[in-house]
Amino acid sequence: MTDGLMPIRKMCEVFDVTPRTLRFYESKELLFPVREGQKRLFTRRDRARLKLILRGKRFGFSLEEIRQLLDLYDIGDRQETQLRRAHEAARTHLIDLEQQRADLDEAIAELKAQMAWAEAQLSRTCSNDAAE
Amino acid sequence: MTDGLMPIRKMCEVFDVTPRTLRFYESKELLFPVREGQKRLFTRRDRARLKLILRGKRFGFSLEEIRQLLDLYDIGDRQETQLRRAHEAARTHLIDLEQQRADLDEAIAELKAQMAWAEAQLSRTCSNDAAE
DNA sequence: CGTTTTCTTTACGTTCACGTCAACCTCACT
DNA sequence: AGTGAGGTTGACGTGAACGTAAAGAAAACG
Repeated sequence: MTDGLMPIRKMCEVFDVTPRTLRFYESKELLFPVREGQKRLFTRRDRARLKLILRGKRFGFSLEEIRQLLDLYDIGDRQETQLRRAHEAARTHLIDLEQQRADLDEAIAELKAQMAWAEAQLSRTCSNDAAE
Repeated sequence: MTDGLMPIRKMCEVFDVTPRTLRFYESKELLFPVREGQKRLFTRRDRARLKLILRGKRFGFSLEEIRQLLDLYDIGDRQETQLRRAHEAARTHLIDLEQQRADLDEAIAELKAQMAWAEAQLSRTCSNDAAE
C-alpha cells in the first residue's frame, strides 16, 4: 500500500519546484515533511498544501498570507475562537478573490478587444499590400 | 479645458501609490510623464497605463512582463511584423489569463466549501455547548 | 571497499519592487 | 531676504522568495 510518502526529488518533479523551495517552505512552516533518518518525506497533506501554495502564488498572495489561509484547509479539531477567526479570514479572502475575478474578466475582455483591433489592422494592411 | 496633465501628488492620491513608485515606473519605462521645468506631469496615457500596471500586478505579473504587454494597448502606427508579434504575445497572455480564471473559479469554489464546513462546525459546537 | 549520487545543514548572494534618506532646486509667502 | 512646502536626483537600505556554493553524512553501485 502506497503510504503516500514522497521523497524530495519526486516532489520536485511532480510540482516542478526545486529542493531549495521545498526546504524554504518547510522553514516557513508551510510544509511539514516527516523524517526518515535525515531525509524528508512529504505526506499527502504536504502535497495538498503545496498545491494550494502554488495556486496562491499565482494569485499574487505572499507566503505569509498563504500560510494563514492554509490553516483553513487544515482544520481538524480546533477551538471555536480559532474557527471563527479562520472563517472571518476566509470571508475576507473570498471577497478578494471575487474582486479579482471581476478584474480578470475585464482584463480578458479588453485583451480580446485589442486582439480584434490588431486583427482588423492586419487584414487592412494585407489588402493595402495587395492593392499597391 | 483640462488638458489632462496631472502632477505627481494628484496621481498618488488617485491611484494610491507613492511618488517613489511613480518615479520607479518611469525609470523602468512603464510611464512617460512630460516635464514642466523639473516637475513631472502625467498624461492621460500614463493614467491608462498605470491602471493596467496595477491590474497586472494583482495578477502576479512582473513589471517587466507588464511593460511588454503595455505595448499592446499602445499601438498607434506600427509595422506589420511588430503587430503580428504583439498579437501573438496577446494570444499567449490570453491563454494564461483564461487558465488563471479557471484556477480562480476552482479556488473560490473550494474556499466556499471550506467556509460551509466551518459554519456547520460552528453551529454544531453551539448546540453542543447548549447541550452540556 | 572506494566512489559516485543524493540528500543534508549552514550561510552568504541575488533579484524584484520599492522605502528611506541626503542634498539640492524653486516657487509661494511674508 | 528668509522660510517652508513640495518637487527633484542620486544612493543606499530592505523584505520577500528564493539561488548557490561549501562541507559533510548516508545510501547505492560496481
